[in-house]
Amino acid sequence: MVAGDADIAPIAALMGEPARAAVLMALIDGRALAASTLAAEAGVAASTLSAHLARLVDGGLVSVEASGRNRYFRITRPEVADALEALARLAPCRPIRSLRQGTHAEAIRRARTCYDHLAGRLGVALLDALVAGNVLRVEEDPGGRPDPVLGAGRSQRYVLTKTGKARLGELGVDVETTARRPLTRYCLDWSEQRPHLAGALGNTLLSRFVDLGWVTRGERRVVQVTDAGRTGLARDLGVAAGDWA
Amino acid sequence: MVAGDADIAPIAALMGEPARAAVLMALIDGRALAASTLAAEAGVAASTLSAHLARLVDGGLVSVEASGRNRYFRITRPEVADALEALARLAPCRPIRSLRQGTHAEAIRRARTCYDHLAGRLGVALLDALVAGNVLRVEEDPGGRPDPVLGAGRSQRYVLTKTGKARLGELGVDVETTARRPLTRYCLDWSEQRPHLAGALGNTLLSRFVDLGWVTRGERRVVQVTDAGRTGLARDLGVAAGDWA
DNA sequence: AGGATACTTCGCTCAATCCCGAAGTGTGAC
DNA sequence: GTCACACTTCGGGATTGAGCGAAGTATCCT
Repeated sequence: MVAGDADIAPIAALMGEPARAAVLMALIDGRALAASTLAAEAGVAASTLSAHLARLVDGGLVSVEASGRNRYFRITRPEVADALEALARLAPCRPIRSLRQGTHAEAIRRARTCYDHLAGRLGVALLDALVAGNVLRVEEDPGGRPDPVLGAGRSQRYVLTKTGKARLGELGVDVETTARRPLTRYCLDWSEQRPHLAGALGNTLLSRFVDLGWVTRGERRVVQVTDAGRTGLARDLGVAAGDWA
Repeated sequence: MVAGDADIAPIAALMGEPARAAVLMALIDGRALAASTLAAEAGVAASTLSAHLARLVDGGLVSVEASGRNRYFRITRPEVADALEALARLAPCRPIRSLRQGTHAEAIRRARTCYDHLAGRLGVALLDALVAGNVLRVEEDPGGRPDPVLGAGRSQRYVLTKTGKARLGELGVDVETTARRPLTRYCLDWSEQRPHLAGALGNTLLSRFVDLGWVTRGERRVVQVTDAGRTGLARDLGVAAGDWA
């Protein structure tokens, strides 16, 4: 390899180990997670993961923040998430080894949670419906630099419209509650390769849907849409019929 | 890790071995290179590289084309180059071990090819000049989802203007020739961290510059700007003076 | 045909590192 | 103070795979 060329091997090697890859993918949405959570996610012993995390930190991909007896790890900068996304776009989805995994793989593509909001075909259809129904307006962000936290708020912005605020109010969604997080943000859906709604509003909507009994959260991030949800989503939010329920 | 998540580990592992990374970086400009060339590039025995290449092909990152007793390898699709660039943006540049490497490192930052178009300070200056000279117009792309091809065509678009078409025509660049690829596309420059022009137009311009004797392609992706190129680029395209020649 | 070249396959060695459990360190809870 | 908990460090076992050269196959040249 040519000197002066960027040396991608060490970085790629960090991402190329299953446990570390699992950690990074778990952190890709910008959350800070504790070591023990990550160990469970990666399916390895705490001691093993500790070594992996040390290497990720050493490699500059992940940073630590100590809080009491916990240590919270997060991805250091958006370029890391970019690279992970670029790899994910390249990666085949993991092979299906059992019928159960097969139905799970299908289910998770249909509707799942991503961090604290909806994703999969349902998540994408929801965002489409909110835009089509003038609840959200798409704006280009002239500042255009990749945004640090929460996945992929790139140079596009979704803004809640006045009518949108009213419509959501009718649905019992109080838009004012949240202050610290950006209200709207999008997140590139790995299975659909299209954006879905993230941010505080994505979170609030998911909670509200659960409260309304429109969706129920299953195992491993899978989400089921109920009959009430099917009709409610179509009637109140105009979510187009599709293979998301 | 949850089944159904994209499994980036195997792909990243393919890129995470120094010899394979060297091969991929050598192929990142889209050329097809023979196995022996790549072995020299990577600095390993032919037999070793053969195994590496087999794995890259098996992993879908690289494709082979047999031609006589040679086998030519190339990167299968632009998404692979995308991922490599995303990793390169993350990677520290490798330490410089010799004067020769030092000058090369400088040269490659100054002007190089990336895939099939110009990059480095020259590539960035060129795109700036095309925009400043109203050859290309920047548009925000409302369709806004990240675009698969050639680097990072995010939600920004470069559109060829009418005057630009005329200007390029005077330069002997036939803009109509290309149909299958998007005409303009940008690619984030890993050394400059700013976009340079990719896409069919980027390719056509590079070819034309070579035909005009404005630039010559050196070894290892380095590009030299000739005296004619210096004056021509400034006069005909308004490329601002800078440390790119 | 005979030899050179390009590449792959095979057999082997050796180093890296992945993994775990046990023990150690520091913090929070009672 | 004492226990529980979160995490790291250490020691040792097992696996992986990167490396080379030699031999094998296919192609090109003369």
